[in-house]
Amino acid sequence: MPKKDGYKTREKILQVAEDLFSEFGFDGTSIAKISKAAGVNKGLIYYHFKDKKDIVVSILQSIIGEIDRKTDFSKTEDDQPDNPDMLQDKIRMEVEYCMRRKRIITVMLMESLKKDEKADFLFQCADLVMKQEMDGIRKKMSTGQTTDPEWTSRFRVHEFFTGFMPIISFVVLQDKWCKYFDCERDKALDYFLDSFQRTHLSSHHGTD
Amino acid sequence: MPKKDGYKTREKILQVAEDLFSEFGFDGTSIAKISKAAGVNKGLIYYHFKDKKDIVVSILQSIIGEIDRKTDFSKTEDDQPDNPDMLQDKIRMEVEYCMRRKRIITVMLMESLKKDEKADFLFQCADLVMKQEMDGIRKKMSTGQTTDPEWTSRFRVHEFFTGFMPIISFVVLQDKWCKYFDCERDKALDYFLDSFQRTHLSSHHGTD
Amino acid sequence: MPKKDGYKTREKILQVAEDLFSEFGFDGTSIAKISKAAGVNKGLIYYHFKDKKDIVVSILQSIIGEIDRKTDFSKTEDDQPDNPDMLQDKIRMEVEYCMRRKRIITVMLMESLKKDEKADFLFQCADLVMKQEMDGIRKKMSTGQTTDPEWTSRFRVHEFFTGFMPIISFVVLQDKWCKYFDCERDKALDYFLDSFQRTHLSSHHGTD
Amino acid sequence: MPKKDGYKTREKILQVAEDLFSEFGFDGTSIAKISKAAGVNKGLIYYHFKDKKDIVVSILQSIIGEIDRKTDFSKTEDDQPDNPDMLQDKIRMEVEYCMRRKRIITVMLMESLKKDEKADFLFQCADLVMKQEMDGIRKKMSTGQTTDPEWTSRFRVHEFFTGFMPIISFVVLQDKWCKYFDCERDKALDYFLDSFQRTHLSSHHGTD
DNA sequence: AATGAATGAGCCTTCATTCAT
DNA sequence: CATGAATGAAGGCTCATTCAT
Repeated sequence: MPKKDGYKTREKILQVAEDLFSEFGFDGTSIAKISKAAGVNKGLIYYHFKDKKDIVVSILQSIIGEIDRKTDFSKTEDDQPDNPDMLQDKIRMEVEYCMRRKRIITVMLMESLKKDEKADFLFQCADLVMKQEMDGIRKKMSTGQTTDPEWTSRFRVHEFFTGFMPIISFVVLQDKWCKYFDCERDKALDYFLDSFQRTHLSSHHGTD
Repeated sequence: MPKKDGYKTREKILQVAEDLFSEFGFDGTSIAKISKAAGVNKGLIYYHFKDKKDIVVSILQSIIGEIDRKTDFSKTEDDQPDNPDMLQDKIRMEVEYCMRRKRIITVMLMESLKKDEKADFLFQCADLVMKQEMDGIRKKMSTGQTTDPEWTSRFRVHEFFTGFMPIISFVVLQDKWCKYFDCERDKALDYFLDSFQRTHLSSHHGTD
Repeated sequence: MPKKDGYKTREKILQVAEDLFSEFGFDGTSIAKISKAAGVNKGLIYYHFKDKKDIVVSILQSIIGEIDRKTDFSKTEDDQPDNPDMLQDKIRMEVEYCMRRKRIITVMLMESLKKDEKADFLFQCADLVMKQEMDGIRKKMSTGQTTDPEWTSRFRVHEFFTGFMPIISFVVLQDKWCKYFDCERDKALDYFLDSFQRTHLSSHHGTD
Repeated sequence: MPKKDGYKTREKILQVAEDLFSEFGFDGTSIAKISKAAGVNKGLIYYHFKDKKDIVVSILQSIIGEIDRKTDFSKTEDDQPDNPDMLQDKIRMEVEYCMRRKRIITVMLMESLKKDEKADFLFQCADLVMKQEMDGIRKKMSTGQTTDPEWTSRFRVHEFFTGFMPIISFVVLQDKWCKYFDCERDKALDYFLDSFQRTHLSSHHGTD
């Protein structure tokens, strides 16, 4: 199938690479595997990407960009949910978004665990999300407290490890969890949202 | 090089492999690297282990055994903490234990993210811990509720995703987190324990 | 990128290729490297040249042509130097010419060392030069000696290995020589010309 | 053919690599070619050598060592030839030695032409030979002249470009030369030795 | 219990070359 | 003339694994 679009080829490669990386990890996925799955010539991959790492970086940058656009957009609106019901709806939507981007998030988490990785995409991602959260809070509180570096640091730890990571973990492990503990996917989601509500979200009322 | 006793060699290999796996991942760590770092002959590794996977399984099984012994021991005691202070102390000790076993936990999490892994050590591990928790609760509540499969399922989701995973995440990512967000290790730990108290632990009061 | 005239493109490619071949050798220089350095599209190179070998052949043929024209020209004149001073001046000019064409000569020598090369440009080149020399001698000697095949053979060996090759070697290795033995370029040239005078040139007096 | 000597394997690899490098050049010789010609597994080459360059360096170092031993040995003796006949015999022997090591010398010359090469084996080699020559001269002259840096520099240029290089060139190009100019090998050698005598060697009488 | 040598498959990457546009 | 996309072979090198000693 010669002389195709070029842009489409690149997209196809990224798409199957995302799949394979999330299944087998970066090191566990060979260029040969990718080229075969994408139905393109192995050498062609090096026409579109500098090297193997360039592929994973392209993938991860794309979600950074996506989140950046999403959070930027929200900032302009004033739709910070006030009551618990709206908050829970918002969380459900965010979890659902993450589930749609599950594969890429898996890659992101996998890579963030390695020591030598320069690309801290997981943290970059979380940083964007947390900045948006902080903006929302600042609008409501209007005290100087939110500019205190210690408060910021404390807030970040709180959001990341008891908010962000539980969601990431759930999205990434849900399938395997349900298989291992013999639980239906939908129920697991409901239970998780309920737990998240009772833990992370309820803690926000104290913070606000 | 002289005829040492094989037990020490085996231990040395496991210890070195744990380090390397946690740094570079399973696929990113070669037998040659391990043999060099352990100062033993490459062929000798195959005397002590069936294959490469056998090494990582041995490593992960060792922590399963360790946790099994720990939780078994606790079961005999009746030291389930009743008041918040005792509970927080208990958590701090558990986090500190996890930090000591950080490297092996990293390996465990890394491997659990892959799709094709048969050995779900992360879940096995969590299962042991959660069983102990459930035993403690059953002793106090003595209602039939705790044998209800739905309650069990709900409890598991709650414990795993809002209790177990935040701790695992913190332990595994702390160093990189502190570097990225420019935060001192000790402070991050204090903030985390505080957040964990206000989220997961406080939710238990409702459950009890 | 706009429609330039193809002649300039061709020249640019040859010029850049000459540089790269002389630095990294034929095998060490890729078409991609050449196209990048020349600022032209990789495919375009195949519009101007049949294949990679065609490039090097074009380069080497150009110097053959150049020397052919030079020696042809000299033949018409009767300026064969008679006295040592004029001879040395002539040699200095020839060495200086070779130094200007240093890069292409390097390529020529490199390729001539390989066994499988069909195109022996080095010998073609030497042949042209030696023919001119022989013509000059024949004019002066006017004996039948110079048509004797053994005399010709002996003459060729003499000219090539103690005349031609020292000059080629000097031109091609001068830079690296000066670096390794910590010697100034100008002095090295003077010493070489002096040596050449005392060896190869002085031998001619006996021959004449 | 498993479980051989190890040392013998290494030697076999070096030997066929020397052949192939001298025929096709370093870049023109693939590891696959070497492994096939040596009858050993491709991967095994990397057990014995760090990388491809390590092979060529090993080859070239071996001749450096050889020459070092040869020249060291001669130093102790006082066999510097005094009369022309002895001198010519000595040269003939040296040329014959070079012809036996022709292949390795071809590799050496090929590599010395590249720009980026760190390994100046050709110069190292020449340096050893020239030091011996200088020692011989010093013994005879016993004047301070030989310690003058300019004299040394001049001597080096002379020896290298009108003595060393003609021999190297002859040895390396003899076969191709004879083919191109239709000349018998033996005659070419005789002619060359005669020319060398009349050029480089006769110049030494003036120097002494 | 331990070693060094050997294997073959597979790795990432680059190559010269082609061709539709 | 000129380009970008595509191909298939080959490049150097590392891998997990085996086995005679």
